[in-house]
Amino acid sequence: MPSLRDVANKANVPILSAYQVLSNTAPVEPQTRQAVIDAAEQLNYRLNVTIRDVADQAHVSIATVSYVLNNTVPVSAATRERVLDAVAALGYRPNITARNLKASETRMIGYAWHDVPPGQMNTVLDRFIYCMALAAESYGYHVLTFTQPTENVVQTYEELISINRVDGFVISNTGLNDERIRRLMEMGVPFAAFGRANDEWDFPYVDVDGRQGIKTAVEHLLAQGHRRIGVLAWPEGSLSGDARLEGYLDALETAGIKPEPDWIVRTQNAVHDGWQAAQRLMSARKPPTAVVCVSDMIAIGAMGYIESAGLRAGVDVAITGFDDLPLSEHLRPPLTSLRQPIELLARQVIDLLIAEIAQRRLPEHQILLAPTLIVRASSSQPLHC
Amino acid sequence: MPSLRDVANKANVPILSAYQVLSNTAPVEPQTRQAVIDAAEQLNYRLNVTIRDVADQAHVSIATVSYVLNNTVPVSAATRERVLDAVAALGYRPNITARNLKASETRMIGYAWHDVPPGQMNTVLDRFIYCMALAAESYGYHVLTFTQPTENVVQTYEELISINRVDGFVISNTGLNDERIRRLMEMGVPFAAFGRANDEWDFPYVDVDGRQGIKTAVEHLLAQGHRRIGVLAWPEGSLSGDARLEGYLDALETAGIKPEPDWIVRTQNAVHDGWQAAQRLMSARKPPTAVVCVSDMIAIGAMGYIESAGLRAGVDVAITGFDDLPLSEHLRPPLTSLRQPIELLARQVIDLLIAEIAQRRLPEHQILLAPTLIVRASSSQPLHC
DNA sequence: ATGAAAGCGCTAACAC
DNA sequence: GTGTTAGCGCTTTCAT
Repeated sequence: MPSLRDVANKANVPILSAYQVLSNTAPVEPQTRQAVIDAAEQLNYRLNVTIRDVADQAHVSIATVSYVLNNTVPVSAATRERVLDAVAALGYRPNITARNLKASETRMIGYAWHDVPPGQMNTVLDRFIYCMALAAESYGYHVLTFTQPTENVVQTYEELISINRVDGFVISNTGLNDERIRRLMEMGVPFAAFGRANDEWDFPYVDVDGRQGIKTAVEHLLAQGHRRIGVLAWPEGSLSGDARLEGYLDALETAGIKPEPDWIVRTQNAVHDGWQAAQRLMSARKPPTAVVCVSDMIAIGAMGYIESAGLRAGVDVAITGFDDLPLSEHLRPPLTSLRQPIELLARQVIDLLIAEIAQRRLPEHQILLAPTLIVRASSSQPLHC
Repeated sequence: MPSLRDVANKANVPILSAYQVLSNTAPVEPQTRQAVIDAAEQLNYRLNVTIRDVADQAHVSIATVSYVLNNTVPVSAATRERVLDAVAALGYRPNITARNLKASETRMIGYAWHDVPPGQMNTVLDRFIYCMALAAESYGYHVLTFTQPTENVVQTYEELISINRVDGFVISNTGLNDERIRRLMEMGVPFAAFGRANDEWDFPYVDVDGRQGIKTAVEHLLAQGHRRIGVLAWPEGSLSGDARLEGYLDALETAGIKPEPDWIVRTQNAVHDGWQAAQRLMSARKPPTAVVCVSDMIAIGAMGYIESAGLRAGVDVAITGFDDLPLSEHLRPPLTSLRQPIELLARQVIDLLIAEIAQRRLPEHQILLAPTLIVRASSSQPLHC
């Protein structure tokens, strides 16, 4: 493979001129220009400045260029300047692939992009990825998003590691005995999770304190005078779902209230599920005056049912959600919800992962962040009797 | 850096045994096991099977291993089998970084993850990325998602190319004279766009035919007997927005209807914008009986206003959206909308890009796909007078 | 049919 | 302080 110098030699012009012609960064005399273009043509050269070109241009060895760029060995001021000038003049950027091969790293973080089930939305994860990419970039890493099939999940992770595509993973949508976590721990592959798993496993994670969040929501409702408070929860068995339900039970117990069995209704996460669940809930023996929902999607459905039943959401029945979807504040009535500190979560999960990759686990590697209760009209009116 | 063979030699065991101990893939006698672990410890070796290990195990040269794996040179059946056995036994996967360095490619596709403005959602792009990653993987490529700052946009793209992080880009959210497109064309960097730009530029893109889509929606409303049809459109100057508005004008003109000036209201894309825009629209001199919206978000807001004004969406006023958000079918009434063929768009944009990277532009490199009208209760009732 | 060896672009030990 | 050189793990001529 020819280098810039070869082209310059063939055209019998300075390296710099060759670069300027090929990169179109500065005007060059037509004659020189043509010579360079011809030479490049004949050599089949496509502009690609390497450390060798910089060394030639600065009249130093490639090692010296490396020293200057990485600040790894003292270099005399004069040489340093010549090198930096050459770097600037040639627009040189070190080839990451070569650097990575040398260092046996990739500076890539894998993140599995789940197939979004129809009927659900991913607004939270959306923003999470953006913030994660931002945080990663501040460390010189990039995020590789790959697709995770429904079966043979771990195999995809193993593959990505064994071909050296990534240095580690961020995983989300964790389950209690998440096989990915088990396997990655076993293989010693660096990772950090958004979400908890089996309590007996020691691995780095960040998570939203759903229990605390729902507890706060219930306390808010109690403060409005509500005593009959129902909950629309997810089916048993999901970590975050169970934690949220615990928050509900916790708050009521603290308040000395024993919830009726039919105040707790389990449901899926789509809007129409929330609708039906609310219908069941409101036909309880002692219908609740307030409904805590484990997601905004469910809350939207519940509000729909409430209104359709001739009741006024926010007046006759208070409602709260979880996630604070962008549209939630624009609903009628605007929905009280719990906002997750996504930016912070993303930042922290990357911090944890970078530490793992560097083989120095942070002392605080299990981070729980409380969501913020955003009170809106769907719940802010004191209970009227 | 020590190799697996070094460890095996030091422990005085076969290479295979060393691998089995280190990878934990098969039980090994305790004594051997300990010897290997000690050797690895002393050499500070972390399991990493290379082509050299496979060659040693199969008693061939590394070249032969490469021949077999890439099917690039005929190899005798016996040798071939020995190599494949060794590959299987050692769980060997070629190191992508090395392969890429050699080939001067990265097999990475860059995709800029836009900062999602608060109050907006990205459900369409969500699924787009997923499908894009899937298509890319089928070609042996991966998607690198990076963040695109609001200023110095092109610089981010230039950087990624010049450090050899990616082989090309998929760009979305294109503008009329999109600077990224201009610059990438100028630099000869492979890319494909989701969205059109300046008609005078010749570059590969896929796009949704928004004009055709809205036209279909209007024709549907006309078929229900509507004659006073309003439109909630985006502010002037966005390519897709203008195309959608054209579809509206087009359909009405074809039907011989001249729209009143106050039937056309411009608005942003959040739910509450739609609400306010609908308010303005319905206070037109001759209020429309049907409203075409350029997005579901706007349509949701519009439905909210309609209902709050004591009218029944789908009965007194027909509404259609665009995007077919997952929640749209669960609204009351379920929202008629235009569904974009996201899977297909993603697949095609990757096809286009892969061709660009291979330097062979496809003959059909400007692809327009029509969205599908999903008719639901928000518009399916014939106009009553 | 197989192997030796050059080299992709870089870093870092080792010489001087 | 600077240059020479040996790899990182792979593909691919070019011999044999």
